[in-house]
This record gives sequence, C-alpha cells and structure tokens, in this order.
Amino acid sequence: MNIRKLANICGVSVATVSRVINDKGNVKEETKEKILKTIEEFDFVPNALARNLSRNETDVIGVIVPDVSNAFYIELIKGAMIEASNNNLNVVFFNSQGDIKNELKAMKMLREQRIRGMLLISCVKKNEVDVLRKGVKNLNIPMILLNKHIENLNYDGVFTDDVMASYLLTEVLINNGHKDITILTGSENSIVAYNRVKGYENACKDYGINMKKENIIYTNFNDVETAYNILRKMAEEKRMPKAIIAGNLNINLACIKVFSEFNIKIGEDISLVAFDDIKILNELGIKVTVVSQNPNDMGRQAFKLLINRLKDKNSPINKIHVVPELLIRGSEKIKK
Amino acid sequence: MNIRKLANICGVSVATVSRVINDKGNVKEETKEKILKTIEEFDFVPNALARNLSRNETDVIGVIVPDVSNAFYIELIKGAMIEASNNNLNVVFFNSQGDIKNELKAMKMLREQRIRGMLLISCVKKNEVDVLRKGVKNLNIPMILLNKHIENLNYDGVFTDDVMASYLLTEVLINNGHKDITILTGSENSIVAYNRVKGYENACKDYGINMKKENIIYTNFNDVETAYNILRKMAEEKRMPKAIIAGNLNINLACIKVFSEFNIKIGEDISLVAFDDIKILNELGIKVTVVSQNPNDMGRQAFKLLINRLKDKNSPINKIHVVPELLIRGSEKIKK
DNA sequence: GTGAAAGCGCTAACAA
DNA sequence: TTGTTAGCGCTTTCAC
Repeated sequence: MNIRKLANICGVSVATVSRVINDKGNVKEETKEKILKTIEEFDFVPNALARNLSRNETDVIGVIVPDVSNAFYIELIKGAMIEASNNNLNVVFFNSQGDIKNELKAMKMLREQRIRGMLLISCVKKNEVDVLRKGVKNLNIPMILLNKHIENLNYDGVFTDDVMASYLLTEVLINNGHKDITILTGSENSIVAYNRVKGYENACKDYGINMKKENIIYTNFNDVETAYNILRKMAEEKRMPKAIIAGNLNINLACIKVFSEFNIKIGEDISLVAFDDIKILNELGIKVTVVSQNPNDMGRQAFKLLINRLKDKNSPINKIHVVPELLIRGSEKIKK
Repeated sequence: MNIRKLANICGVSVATVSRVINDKGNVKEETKEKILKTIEEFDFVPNALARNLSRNETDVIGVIVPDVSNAFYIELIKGAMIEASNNNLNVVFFNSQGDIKNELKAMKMLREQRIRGMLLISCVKKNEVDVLRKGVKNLNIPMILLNKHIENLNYDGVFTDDVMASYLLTEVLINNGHKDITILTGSENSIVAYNRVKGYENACKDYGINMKKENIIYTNFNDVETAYNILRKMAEEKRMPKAIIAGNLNINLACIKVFSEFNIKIGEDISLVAFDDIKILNELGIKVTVVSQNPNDMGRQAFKLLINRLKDKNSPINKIHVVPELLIRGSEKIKK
C-alpha cells in the first residue's frame, strides 16, 4: 500500500492524500473524511523515508554517548529526550564505548542518515584531540558538544567547569582543617582528569598548601575496581589518607566500598568529597558532599542550543559553562 | 553533492559509482580507485534515505523502553546493542515513560520509518492489555517482546519467570526459619507485581504457611519514596517485619535506606531478599540475596531471536523463559 | 566492465 | 479545492 494506490481507491490524486496526511493545504471536509477512513481501513502507514527524501530533511537528532550505563550520561540523555519530544524530534543513540573510532563511525552513519543535528558527548582523550578535530572538519551538520570542552573546536556546547568544581571540593576540605589532601582521579590521558587535578592544584596554591606528588593518584574513571584495589591496599597497609577527593562516580563508589569493609566512618574517621551527584546514593541514604553538574539540566540546555542552531545557522557560537553546585552533606567533616 | 554529480566528475555512470559505494558487482580496479579518490576529495556521503527507499529496507532496529534510567532496562539495552553492532544494525530508542500511549505512538513512528524490526519492553498494565493487543494487531514488523510475558500476544520473546523467581526468594526465607514473611510489591495493576505475589503465595501454600492479608503490601515499582514512606512508618511504630521480600530494585533501595536510618542490620536484625541484581549495590559492598534475571544476556538473546525472525518470517514462535538465578549473599539470615 | 533508465513513495510548485 | 508532474538520491535490471 502506498499513497498512489490509496489515492486511486479514494478516486482522488496523490496530492490530495498528501495534504490530508500532513494536514496542510485546503481539502474539502468530505474528501478529507473519506481519505482518513480509507487510511484507517487499509491501515496505511506513510513511508517516512520517502517523505524525508522528498523534503530533504529528517526529524531525528543523533546522540553519541560514551557509555549508556553511566548514570551521569543517562541523566544527560533524559534531559535531551524531554526537549526532543517537546520539539517533535526523534532521538537516535550511539554508544561509542569510550572508543574515538566508534565515535567517528557513529558520526558518519548519522551523516548518511541526514539527521537534523547531533549531540556529542565525546570520549576523546588528551592525545586524540587532533583525530577528533580532523573527523569533524567538514561535518556540515549542526552539532552541540556536551560535558567536555575541547579546545579549538568551534561548536556550541554545554560544558562542566571541572577546574572550578575541583577547586570547590578542595576548598571544602581545606576549610575543614585539612592540609594533606589526596585526590584519586582518572587516567593521565583523560581531559576531565587533567582539569580536575588542575582545580585541586589551584586551590592548594591559593591556600598555601604544599602539594606532595603522591597525593595525586591516577586510577581509572571507567571502572570501580582500579580505585578499589588501590584503596584496599592503602587500608590494609594502614596508610589511608585523612581526606580524599573522589574524582568521579566510580571512584566514589570504590571509596564507599572500602570504607565500609574496613569500618571507616565517612565524616568521622575520614573526610570524603566527590564529583557527580547520583540519585541512587541518596536513595540509599549515603551522604557524600559533592559537586553537582546537574546533568539533566545540561542535556536540556544542550538540546535548546541545538534548536537555536537549527533555526539560525549563522548565529554566534554559544558555549555555556555550567557553574558547579556544591552540595554539603557532612562527609567533609572529620572527628579530631 | 550526490551520486550523479560524482559520476559526472568521474566521467562514469551512476551505476558504476553505486557499485563502488556498495562494493558490489564488478568494477575495473582503475575506475574504482578514481571514484574512491573523488569521493574522498569531495567528502561525499551517500544518502541513506534514498538508499533505503530504493532498497525498500533499512538497517535500523527500534527499541522501546519504559524508562531509560532504570538500571535493569539499561542492561537489557546494552545486551541488545552489542548484538546489533555485531550484525551491522543501528538502534533507535524510544522511552515510553511508562505510558502505554507513548508506547503505541513509538510503534507508529517506527513503522513509518520502515525499521527492520523491534524490541518491545512493554510498560503495559493488567487493565491495558487489550489496548496493546489491538495496537499491535497488524503491525507487520517483526517484534520481539522482552521481560514481560503477555498472554495471547503471539510474538517471540525473552521473558523472566517472575512466579518462579518469587517462589525461590520466598523459599529461601522459609528455609531460614521464617513463617511470617512480608512482600512489598508494585501497584495492583502491575503484571509483574501480580506474578511476584503469585510465586510468593505458591511457596507459602507448598510449605503450609498461612498467609495473612496484611503481609502483601502494594507500593510502587517506579519510585523509591512510596515504599520508603511505608517502611519508615513501620519502623517508627516498631512494627517492622522480621522477613521482607523487596519486590523490585526501588523497593530494595527503600528497605536499605530505612534499615540504615534505623540502624537495623540486614542479615542480623532482619532478613531481606530482593528482586533485581544491580551492579552498584555490589560495588558499594551492600550484600543482598537476590534473584537475578541477567538482563544483559536477555537483551542479547532477544536480539538473536529478532535476527532469526528476520531470516525466516515463518519459523515457529519462540518464547524463551529465563530461569531465574538465586544469588545467596547472607541477607536472608537473621540472629535468633 | 559499464551505462541507460525505470522505479522506490513521497512532496510541492504550478496549473486548472 | 484538486490534479499533474518533476523531482528527492539512490538501486537494480537489462542491454551493450
């Protein structure tokens, strides 16, 4: 069944049927009703491929994400999806699985699909930035960057201010009397890790704290085990720090697990502050002072940027830096 | 830029270019190289809409999910995505947000997009089953059901055996000496809740335990608060049961939270067993005896069913009932 | 090994 | 208010 057959059955032209389907242009009420009835009767479903080809435009937005099981990204996605459905746009996902190659492959597919625009939460590492830059060179599709600001990449975006966020966390610990603060962060290649270490260093400098090299521990953002094993060893060897900054959600989980195993009370025996505010921890009643980047809101804002970009290709690039919010929950304390 | 212009530039016909793009049919090596070079040079990206329209077939699979922030569904999705990329298929998501209307709307869009097939994790309630049945009446697209078995819906599917899972959990508590077991489950309309209560009742009957009406508590699967408030009240009024079956992840979280707030030790002061095995709880070192349905594997299996169905439209319907796995972790114990 | 041309199902400009 | 028709960019059959 297609529009032509349907038109024949109704004794009208394809144009008239098209008008009815799209509720566009004038059609006599009588004709309209007849067509609608026939559509119903034959269970006719218009072919979106043909429509999009003809209009030379689709109604889908692509979203590329490093990892769909990361709660932070999920919230970003949900925010974006809400706005998408508000704007009658569909969303296609790609999971790059933390591999820049997959990310570029996804972009290619999205271009082939002639999607309207895309949201990119890039998984790019410090040493891969050039590959990404080259890959998006003549993308020709409106793109919004999310989460990670990448230098010399001239796209709209909503970014977390990791340096500031880290600064705030460090400051909280300092204000609670700590002078010896350990930060567990991601791999040395990670852009996010780099920025978070930078904020830590800035705060230490500003407060005249002399940093020890061994206080910056590079672990892995993408699993819990790496940080867990390191922390476990520290606990076993009784050299657990008194103040820890957990560099992301996974590292935070590793801390909580080890502390529970070794019966170290957060906010009493040890001060713990962390990045990423995740619902489930609160639901479990685990209170950790965190900086929150409100991912849901970020996703929504990113989508709005995209809408604006679609409306006006030539408006100036808009880069939004989200101000991190410090949520004090008591874990930064310690019993003297 | 399109295939015709490219053909002109290369001094060949569109057919030849098409052959090169799709690496199909014979083309002289020399011609091929020239075309590939030109594609590169002009950054030509073939139009998938036109290709799909022409071939009358797409390479996308639709997945409809009730809630992307539910860890169980995320695992299902991830499993399906792995298989999808193994089979060179793309995945489009829809979030029905627990609303059957959205679910049906998503199906309609997917049909318009002429997707190859779909995976449906339905959010249908007991009293909505007829709506769903009517909605999928002449769907004409290969569909695989996931998670929830729905009577008189003749599609392939991978289903959890909620009755058996619930039976197993109840049995564990009984074997630990309990005769007075409380189950906190979802809303009365929920199919899953219905089955889980059934398994509980079956076990009680088999073991000759007389059930009290008040031991079955209907809460809400979709948030933590509902169960939390009920449990909190119980704790305050000192009428906390000695043995609890948490009807899903959210209810499990509610239990853990209340127990932590009232300093009730799981596996000592109270026996707790639950549905849904979620990574994060283990990562936090919270040990709860659960039945696991291995969502990742279910997603993969569902996708394989879909592939089979695509290969052979007429093969007999295949309904896989996953055998729930009991993971004993000590929380079912209690100090006498 | 290559090309011409018919079609996929729809939209939209133009004509009536 | 309705119809005719030329595309949209590609695939594929058939002929050469």
